[in-house]
Amino acid sequence: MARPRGQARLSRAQIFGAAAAEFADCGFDAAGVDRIAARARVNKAMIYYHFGSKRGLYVEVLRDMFHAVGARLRVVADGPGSPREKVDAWIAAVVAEAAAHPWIPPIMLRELAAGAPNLDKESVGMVNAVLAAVADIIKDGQKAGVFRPVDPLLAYFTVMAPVMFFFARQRALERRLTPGPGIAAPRGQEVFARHMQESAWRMLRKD
Amino acid sequence: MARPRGQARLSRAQIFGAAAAEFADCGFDAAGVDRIAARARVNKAMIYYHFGSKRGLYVEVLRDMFHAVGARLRVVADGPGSPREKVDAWIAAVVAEAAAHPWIPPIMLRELAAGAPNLDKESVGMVNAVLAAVADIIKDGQKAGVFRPVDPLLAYFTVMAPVMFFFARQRALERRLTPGPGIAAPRGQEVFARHMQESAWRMLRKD
DNA sequence: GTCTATAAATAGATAGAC
DNA sequence: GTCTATCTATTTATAGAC
Repeated sequence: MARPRGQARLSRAQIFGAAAAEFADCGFDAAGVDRIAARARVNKAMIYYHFGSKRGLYVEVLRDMFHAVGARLRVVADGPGSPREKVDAWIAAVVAEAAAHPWIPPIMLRELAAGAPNLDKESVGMVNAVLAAVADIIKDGQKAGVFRPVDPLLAYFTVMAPVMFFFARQRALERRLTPGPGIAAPRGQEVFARHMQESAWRMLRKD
Repeated sequence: MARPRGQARLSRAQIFGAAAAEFADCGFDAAGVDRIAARARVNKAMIYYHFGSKRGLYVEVLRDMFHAVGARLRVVADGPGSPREKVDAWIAAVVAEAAAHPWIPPIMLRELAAGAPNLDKESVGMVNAVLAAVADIIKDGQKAGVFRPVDPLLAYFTVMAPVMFFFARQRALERRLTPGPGIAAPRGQEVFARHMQESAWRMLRKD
């Protein structure tokens, strides 16, 4: 794609950020181009000028999301470290990505719920890259004799899903929904990350 | 609520089923009352006659969903069995519920993504009942000295989230999204259920 | 209880001035 | 690149005949 400069670049970035927030809050169908324009403090026509359509804008947000996660996990999979260290790094990477880009968990949950009707071919490739990186981490541990036989896709779900749930709920808590009596709220993402690292290790290790 | 008979009861049931499917496919905001009426093969005005509004219809679907899960888990929590058996029964119950009511996973994912803006007070109570049942199962195992100290809410997420992911993806697969090369698709919900039972046991047990 | 017809608001998208 | 004005389609919801 062309590399815009100056004002154009600023407008694009503003629109992208506003769109990510709106899509996270409402989902693709219910998101409003008018509201995205208002959030970005930009004229609505600018969205069509820069991105062509509502769907074009959404596809850009999806690609950015999968690319960010996939690139980070590829580094972990190809890097050094024991199986346990790689699992810890895998979870730390996903948690850090979700914390840094708060629109990711809601959008992933909604895409999954809808059956991913908006994924173009390039995005599907990026999703598969994420899966492949996780599969590599698990196969490494299995070859090293440290991990038991576990379906990589099931292991991926077992880790990814709670992370998305946790951060989506964090977001929701800032609006409503109070925990019931006797149920303590988690004390933050560090505690959660350690819980997931320990759980994943226990799921994968032999014995 | 009043207990309708004959044709009225039939219409209500048809609308309820059609609404559950439409809300699962599109989410609340994007769901169409016209489409619900078409799916139910019922005149659109009947929806307003029976349920008052689109939101009224949605709230009924939510209540039915949380009530079904909550009641089932309460039976497990109060019933007999070792800690391990109760964990297995907990997961079997959630899996069975998701399989029997395929609209539940998409709707839960979307509600979480949206921050549950449609939950009325009664539904919030039902959600807390689900959490409380799971917390009871875990506390039982801890009192028996079999489970290590784990935050019940985190444990709940760690189990519930993958189940919702798995069934939402099953639904999505029936439309598009093929797995990447070298990544085997899970062989069915029985395999998945056993994987989750083993993972939950490993997460909770002492040692 | 069930239908038709329609009101009233809002959506995505575009044309054209500047 | 940015703006105003507007077109067209669709939305939730209701009024009123039967």
